[in-house]
Amino acid sequence: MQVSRRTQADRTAATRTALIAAGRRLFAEHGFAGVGTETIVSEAGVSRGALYHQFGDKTELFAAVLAHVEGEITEQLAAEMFADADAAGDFVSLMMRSAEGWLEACQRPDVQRIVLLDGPSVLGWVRWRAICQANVLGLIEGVLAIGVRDGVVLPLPVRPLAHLLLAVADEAALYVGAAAEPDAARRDMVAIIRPLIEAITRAQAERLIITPPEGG
Amino acid sequence: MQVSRRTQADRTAATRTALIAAGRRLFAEHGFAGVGTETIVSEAGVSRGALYHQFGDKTELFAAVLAHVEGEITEQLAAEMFADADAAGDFVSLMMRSAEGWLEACQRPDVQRIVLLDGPSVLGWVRWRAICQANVLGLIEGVLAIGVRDGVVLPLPVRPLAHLLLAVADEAALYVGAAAEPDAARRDMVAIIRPLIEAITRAQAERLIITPPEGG
DNA sequence: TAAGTTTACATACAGGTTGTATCTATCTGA
DNA sequence: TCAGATAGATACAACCTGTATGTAAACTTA
Repeated sequence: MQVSRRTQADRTAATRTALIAAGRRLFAEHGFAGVGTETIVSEAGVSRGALYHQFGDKTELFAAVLAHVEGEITEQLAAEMFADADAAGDFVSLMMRSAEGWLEACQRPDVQRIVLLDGPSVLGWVRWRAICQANVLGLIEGVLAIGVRDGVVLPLPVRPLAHLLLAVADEAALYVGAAAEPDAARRDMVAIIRPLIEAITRAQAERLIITPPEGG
Repeated sequence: MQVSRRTQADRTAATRTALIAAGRRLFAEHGFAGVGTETIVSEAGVSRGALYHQFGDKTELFAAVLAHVEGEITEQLAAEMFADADAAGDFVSLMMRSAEGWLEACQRPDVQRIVLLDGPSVLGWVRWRAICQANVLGLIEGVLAIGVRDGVVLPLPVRPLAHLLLAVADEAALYVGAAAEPDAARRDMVAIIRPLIEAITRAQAERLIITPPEGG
């Protein structure tokens, strides 16, 4: 057996990693349509041939970049969400924490541009949401499913519900990102998101039932 | 004074109208990036020179198309909303009617592709929402402002609130549009949107206060 | 280990696209 | 009627994507 300096898998991994990193930086800065493949491979230190060998075309590279970014955030978000104690206990807090985590993650320009702006247009809504489904959308749906099972959440179809909640968080992120006063915009958004989340839980109704308001 | 066959304003109007109509059809079918200016001007029956003279570049034509589509829907939506009687009376019904109207309008492929998918990517979020603000987003914000003034809606900042509600409707429209069973998906979405709208009104809380639940 | 096969990568090319520059035609106002 | 302004047409240059072809490296099998 002869000594190989680099295995094929290593070469592939190195090339893909470099291209995804370069694509992430450049797609984030100039948008998908605003950067050419020559620029990407140049920054990645490979040739255009390598890109087309590994990804087939520019769109597939973009999809890989998007999946990478989504995966990164989802991992981090899941860690934050389940860091301290009981999830099912305070459902609203859990959801608010995840919403605020997503909001914060989406302040990074690369996330906004790649995930929220170009994603749907470049990949089409179906494929875009499929990648989300495998990541943050799936995370939300899972939490909601548990909530419904435990009776904490109203018995609504969880997948559509997850879509709408994530859409709310996405818009909030873009709104805050474009706001002249991000901190104020963020507070406004959080103040609105809370009642929306409470609306799909039974906590509020129960609280009102258990504690009849003034002089009931 | 000599007899002019066509005035300059007429020529301009005819060219712009033809280009917007062709752009609308082609952008809807192939997406902004999927159609060349040559195809557009060919379908419009003008030359590329006319396009660049009237709109400056391809992006500006797209912006004009988007504004046109938005305006059309908004007009129609406003007519539907305020067709029968008192708006402030049943706020939730009004909002639900507008949401369902938007949902239906967004089932047309040109609306989905141009307004919801390509809009943000091509024009950027700020400009995209600015066009929405002059149309459907403004309509919603206006209704919400009246609701807050009259005490029907919780005292939340209306602009961010309008953004989040429209984002919900947008996602619902895309979800329904991509669903294998659109009717079922639509029912699911409507079933979720209702409690979300009720959440920002005082109707539910008041109802619970006024009518204590079973054996309170 | 040596030959053959597959995989990874590099280069050159063809087709198509955008935006501009230049030129012509039409309209407007004096 | 005529000069200026506006609308539109054509030609061109730069660019970009995807493919086809060629080369080097790694893997397989005998």
